[in-house]
Amino acid sequence: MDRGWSGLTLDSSSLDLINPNRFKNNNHRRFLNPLTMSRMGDEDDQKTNMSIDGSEFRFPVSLSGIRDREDDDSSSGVGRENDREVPGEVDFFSDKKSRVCQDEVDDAGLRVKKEEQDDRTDVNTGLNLRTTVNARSDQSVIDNGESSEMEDKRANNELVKLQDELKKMTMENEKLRELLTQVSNNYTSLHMHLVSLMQQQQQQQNKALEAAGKHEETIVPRQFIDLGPSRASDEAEDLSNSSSEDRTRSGGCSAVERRNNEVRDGKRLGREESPETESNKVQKVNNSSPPTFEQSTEATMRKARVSVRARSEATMISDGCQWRKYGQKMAKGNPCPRAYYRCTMATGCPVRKQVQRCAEDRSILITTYEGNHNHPLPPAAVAMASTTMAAANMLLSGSMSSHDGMMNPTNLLARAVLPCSTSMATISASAPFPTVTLDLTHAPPLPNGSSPSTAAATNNHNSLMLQQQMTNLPPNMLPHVIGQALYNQSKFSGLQFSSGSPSAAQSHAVADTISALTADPNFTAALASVISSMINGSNHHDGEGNNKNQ
DNA sequence: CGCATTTGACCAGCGC
DNA sequence: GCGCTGGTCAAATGCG
Repeated sequence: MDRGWSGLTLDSSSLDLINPNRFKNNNHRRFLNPLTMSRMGDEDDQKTNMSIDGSEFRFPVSLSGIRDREDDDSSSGVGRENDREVPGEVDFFSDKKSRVCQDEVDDAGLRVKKEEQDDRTDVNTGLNLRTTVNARSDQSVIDNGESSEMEDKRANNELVKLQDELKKMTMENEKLRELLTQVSNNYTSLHMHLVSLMQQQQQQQNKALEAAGKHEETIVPRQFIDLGPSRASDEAEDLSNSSSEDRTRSGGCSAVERRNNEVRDGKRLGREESPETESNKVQKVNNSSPPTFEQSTEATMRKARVSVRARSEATMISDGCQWRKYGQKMAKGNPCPRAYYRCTMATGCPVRKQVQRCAEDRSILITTYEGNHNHPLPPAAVAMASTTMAAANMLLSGSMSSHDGMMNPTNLLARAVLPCSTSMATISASAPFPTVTLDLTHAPPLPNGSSPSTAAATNNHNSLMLQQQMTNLPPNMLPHVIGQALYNQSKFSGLQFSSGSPSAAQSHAVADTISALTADPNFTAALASVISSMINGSNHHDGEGNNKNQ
C-alpha cells in the first residue's frame, strides 16, 4: 500500500483557510477512521462550506490513496486504474468549473461502480450502495452530479481536519515532552536535597552513637565543632544576614559611630559573620555546651568549600549565578590578587566565592565556592548549589570518621571514591576549611603502579571513560551530575565512617561500596559531566587551551 | 542617576 | 602584645 496516509500531501494554504470546527460534521464512508467515525454529516453545512472555501480549494491530496486503503482487501482490479487517475489536482472553481465538474461526475460514477463491485456482487449503478449506507446523503448525490464534487470536498476537508488534528497532537506531544523534561530536572534537584537531608539524619544518629561511646577522646576537626552556644545569635544573624548590609546602610548613625559602637560591644553588627570568626568564637565556648547536630551541620555547610580549577582567560567561570565583587586582596604566595564575590541573586544569599589565578600557571583559574543558596536557582545554577551542598555533606561525613581517614587524599578509600585519583578531585583537611578541589585542568594520570588495588584500576578505567564521554554530554546536564558526583563521594565518606568500627560486615560494606561506586556508570557520567561543564564554562570565554592536556 | 567595581581601611584570628 | 594574613566594609570611582 504505497499510497496510504504517508503519501498524502496537503496544501498549507488550504489548511489556514479551513476552520476545523466547520468539518466537525463531515461524514464520508471512505474516510471512516477512529477519529471521525461517529460524526454524521449535514448536507447543508457541507454545501455552505464548499461555497466559502471552494475558491481557494485545490486538492493536492490523492484521494485514491485513501481509496486504496479500503480497496486493499479487494482482489478486484476493475476500475483501479481509473481510481488512481481520478482525483489529481482539481480546481473546482476555476473558469472551467462546469467541465471539470462533469468529469468529476463521471469519476464519481466510476468510483461508485467500483465500490459496488467491491462491496457487493451485483452490478448496478452503484448509487444504491449509498442508499444502504446513508439514504439522505445518497439522495443528494443522485439528484445532482455536484454531489460527488462535494464528497471529494468533504473527503478533503476531512483529510485536512485529520492533518490538523495530527498537527495539534504533535504539538501537544512536544509540550508534554518539555514538561517531562522540566519535571525530571525538578526531580533531580529535589532528590539531591532529599539525599542530603537523609544523610544528615543518618549522620546525626551516627554521631549520637559515637558520642555515647567515646565522648571525651573524640578528635574532631576544628570546623565541625564550632557553633554551639552562640548558635542563637548566629541564627539571628542568619535571619538578618540578608539585611545586614541594608542595616548598615540604612542605619541612623554614621558608619564611624556604628563601628565605634561595635568595637565597644566587641562585635560588629553590620558585618556578616565570617566563617572562621564564627567558628573560632564558638570554639572558645564550645566546651561548656556541645553543639547540636543541626548546628554543626549548618555551620559546616557554610564552611565547606568546593574549589574548582579550570583553564580560563576570563575573570570568572560562568556558573549560572549572579555575583557581585565586594573585595580584592593580595594573597600571600600568589602575585595574582584574589577577588571576593557574593551571590546577588537574592538579598542575603550567604554564598560567596573567591576567584584567583594559579600562581604557577596563570591560565588556571581557581574558583572556590562557599555556602548554600537560600533562594530558587536557575537550572544552570542548581548545579553548583547541589555541589556545595553535597560537598558540605561529604566533608561532614568525613569529619565523623577519624580525622585521618577521608580527609587524606592518598587514602585508598578516598582514591576509590575519586575515580580520577588525586589529580582531579581532592579533599583537603589542611586548608583552613574543608575543601573539595576539582582539578579540571588536565587529564587524570595514567596508572603508575603505585596503587595496585582493583579500585584504582577501575578508577583509571573510568577516567578514560570520562574523557570519552566528555564531548557527548549536554551542557545542561552538568549541574545535577556535579551534585550527584559529590553526593556519591559523600555517600561513600559516610560509609567510611562506619568502617571506623571494627566490624567485618561494615568492612565488607565498604568494599562493596567501592566496587559499586567505581563500577557505577552514573558516577562516571557525573564526573564526566563535571568536566564537561567546566570545559563549557571556560570555552565560553576563551575557547582554547582546555583540550591541550586532555 | 543608579549600579557595579575598585581600593584603602578595618577587624579578627593566629603564631611568635 | 605585636605583626601577619584572610576576609569584609564602604567611600570613591567608573560606566552605561
